[in-house]
Amino acid sequence: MGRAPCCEKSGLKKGPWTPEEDEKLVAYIKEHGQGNWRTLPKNAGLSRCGKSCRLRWTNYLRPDIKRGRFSFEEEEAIIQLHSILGNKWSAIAARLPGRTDNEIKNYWNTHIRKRLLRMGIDPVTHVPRLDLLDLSSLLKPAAAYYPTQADLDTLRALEPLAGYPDLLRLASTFLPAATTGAAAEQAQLLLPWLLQAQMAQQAAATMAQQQVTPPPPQAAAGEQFLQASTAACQMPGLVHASPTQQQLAQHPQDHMAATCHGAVQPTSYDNQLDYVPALMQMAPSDASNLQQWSSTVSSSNNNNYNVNSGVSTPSSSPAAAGQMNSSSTTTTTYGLNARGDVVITADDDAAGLLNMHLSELLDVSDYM
DNA sequence: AACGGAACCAACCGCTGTTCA
DNA sequence: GTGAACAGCGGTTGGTTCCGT
Repeated sequence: MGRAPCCEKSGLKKGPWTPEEDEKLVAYIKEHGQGNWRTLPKNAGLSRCGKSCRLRWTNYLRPDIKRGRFSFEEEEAIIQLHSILGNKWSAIAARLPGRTDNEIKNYWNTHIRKRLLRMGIDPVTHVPRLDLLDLSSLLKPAAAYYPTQADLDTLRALEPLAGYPDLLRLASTFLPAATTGAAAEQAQLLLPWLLQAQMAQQAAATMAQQQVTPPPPQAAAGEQFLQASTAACQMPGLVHASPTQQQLAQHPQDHMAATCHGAVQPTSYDNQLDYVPALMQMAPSDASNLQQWSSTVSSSNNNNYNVNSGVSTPSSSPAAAGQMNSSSTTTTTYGLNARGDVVITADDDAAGLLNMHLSELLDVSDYM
């Protein structure tokens, strides 16, 4: 025998709450405290379902709710926490005093998500995506209005990549930080390398298909996320503890969110150029630790390549999980070894064919 | 001023894990 | 042990407001 029904399903009021109803609910909870939502509506004289009362209280009437516009620090924390936790709105809300999960969810969907898309950043994976972004926005903002000859050269150099969306994404992780001086020159050097890598990967994928080998076992998406997050957090030079993060770090369960700050998000998002990938923020002295980082390029059967940069990917995101698990033919890792060399590794039967050390082409330390 | 589309957000829906009779 | 209700959560809806034409 189970419990008695909580309430009659019919005859209960739905829709927006009136001030009178709010008053009744607040008065009752002030006197009796919250809890036992089943009997609360009847005792408080409300023609509402207990669930509706609970939602109204927790999302709107609770005295500790902070209303009004989100501050910059709150917005920053939301983006960062979302990059770690995914759509775990309650978990995010627990780290933002006075904000409800519903409010954060609404704010994400109506403000932050759209802005990230405008910036060319996938709001699910937090990875820069050039298919969401105009090529011209890779350049520094002023270039969009007054392009220099170098800017135009960069655009021309990018043109051959137009048919390779994932290489464009990879390029986007390098180019924004390399707008001046030697770094810009090195970025130009990167472009032919990207094309070379693309062709080599296609050749390896073709060979792998001809050998008709089963796809390599894939780690669970959550496991991959934890590994990626851990690796990101272990990278020196990535810790960027703003006051918000220091507050978060007071709670052990927030350790990852706090220490990963620099690896995941910079402090400002008004400009996509501020969204510098973790790699760009590293000091040259950290090069010895680079073996812990890699960018993964996974190829699917239809040759639609996916690039995950060094930023962490939420495990709870179905899209992200799908992206990880959809790889079937060849998984190629774009990484950096202990010397700071760019290394491409295909972890299937063709792996041996595709280990390229690129220190001759590109001095990666200039980007760190 | 009127209209239509976009943006916003409170509230609901449906699912899942937990609690309890 | 069982099953129904509870509590909590994320996704979605629909009413309202804003804004451009």
